[in-house]
Amino acid sequence: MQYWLMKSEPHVYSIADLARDGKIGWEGVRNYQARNTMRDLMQVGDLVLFYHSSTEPPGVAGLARISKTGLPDPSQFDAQSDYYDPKSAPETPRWIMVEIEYVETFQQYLSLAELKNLPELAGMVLLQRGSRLSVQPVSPEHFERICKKAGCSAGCISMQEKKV
DNA sequence: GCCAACGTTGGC
DNA sequence: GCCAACGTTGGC
Repeated sequence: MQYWLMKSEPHVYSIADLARDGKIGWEGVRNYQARNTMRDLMQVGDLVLFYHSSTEPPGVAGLARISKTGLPDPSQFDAQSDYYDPKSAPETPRWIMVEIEYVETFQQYLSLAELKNLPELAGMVLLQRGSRLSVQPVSPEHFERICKKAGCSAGCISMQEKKV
């Protein structure tokens, strides 16, 4: 069981959209490091901090869970899509995605500025200088700290269950 | 809209 | 395989 953070621009797809849809295939990642994380490291049941980027203020908005792994990103084969990749062949898809499902919207939206002010979060990938990865790991300690601060119920409960 | 920090591309 | 040019991300 591992923890992750995934960025989304809320004007494109927000935690409210995920709450409405229930689950969504994480299309459109075109960065190899982020792809490798999704393809090789994420497992069904892992928890994901849902982060709103390019908004005011940016911050962690809620919690999701990995519900499927190893799915070819359909947008790579769609010539109409912004994410179309003509070099990717259907037999050997280059872009592999995961599906995430909605868990909860945090009672307390945690802005990036607030995260920076928590000394326990020093070293988080998100807070590192120049960090742009849209899919990134979160340590259990950092996850727990953020969960508590955000008034999260589901994620922390599931973590307690894992410990027992 | 600016721009720093990366990542990718392609000539050589 | 180097590296300059270009493109993108994302906070500010």
